[in-house]
Amino acid sequence: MPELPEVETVRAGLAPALTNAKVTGVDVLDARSLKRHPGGVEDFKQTLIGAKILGVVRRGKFLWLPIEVKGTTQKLALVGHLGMSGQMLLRSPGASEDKLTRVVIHAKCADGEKVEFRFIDQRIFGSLAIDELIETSDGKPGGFSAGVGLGQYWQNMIPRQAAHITRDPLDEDFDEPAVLAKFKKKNSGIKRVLLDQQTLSGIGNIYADEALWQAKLHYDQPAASISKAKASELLAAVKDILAKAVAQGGTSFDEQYKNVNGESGYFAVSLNAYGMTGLPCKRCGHPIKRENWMNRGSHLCPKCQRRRG
DNA sequence: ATGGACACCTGTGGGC
DNA sequence: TGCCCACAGGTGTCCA
Repeated sequence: MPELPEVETVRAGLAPALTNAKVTGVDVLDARSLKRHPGGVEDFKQTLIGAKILGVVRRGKFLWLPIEVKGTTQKLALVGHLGMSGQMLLRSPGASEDKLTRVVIHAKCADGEKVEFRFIDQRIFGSLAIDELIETSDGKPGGFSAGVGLGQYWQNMIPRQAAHITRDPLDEDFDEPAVLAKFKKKNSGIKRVLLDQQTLSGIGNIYADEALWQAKLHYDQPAASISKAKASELLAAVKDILAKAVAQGGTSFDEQYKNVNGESGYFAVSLNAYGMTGLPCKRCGHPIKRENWMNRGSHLCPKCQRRRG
């Protein structure tokens, strides 16, 4: 479910409470949520209990919390991905339980308050894991942390399991010319390219459909066939939409996406294509259509977004 | 390289 | 009420 704006909303919510917090306990209610942690449940618990959380960083849809673990020289992070249905909630100890909670991390905040970090995940496509941090290939910051961690050893590092993810369009070091050059080399349809986290990251099905609507491009238009000017327009639309969605706290349709306090985001009211099947296009009035595409759905205005060439 | 199918999962809503 | 099917904000792998 969650794409960059939703993950960023979660990151921004976790950071004030968890930066410099200490882990006091871990409950693993469903081991399947640790499938990307190679060491198994006991190793996960033992490593985490007593660890100090140093910050909260995001690249694309990946989140990680660098941790300081006594008795090891390894540089580690707690890595989280929300998959299709993950949530990270901050609750007071003893607050009523949240359905589908898979993992609970008990922590003591820097100010002495106690907090429960609850990982909720209906479909269990998301995961938590402890992973090693490695240097970024370009020597630049691994991801976005809103200035927390500047000058610390982990600033220019990234978890091994997220290292293949390229920078997202809201990253200070996003390399737009490089992304445009990649477009020129790809004969795949542009939507497939937008969703490829190794070309640019953070975009999922909602924001891909929205950006393509904004730029009046058909999802199957070969990326290489798009003019540089049009491709730049598309990237500008991507950035604009992602930034606006972050400002609105992301997109919520139902119970599947909530911020750390369990509240919905408000970008859904700004959607022009995604989920608008049958409603008139806000530009030309033609009904928005949903088409089956890659085992999921694509929403577009068949009149404004014609495939060309 | 590229496109397609499918695996990983559970829950909800619509149609009958 | 119940049953069955379609569908859901993601990622990764395998195969033609």
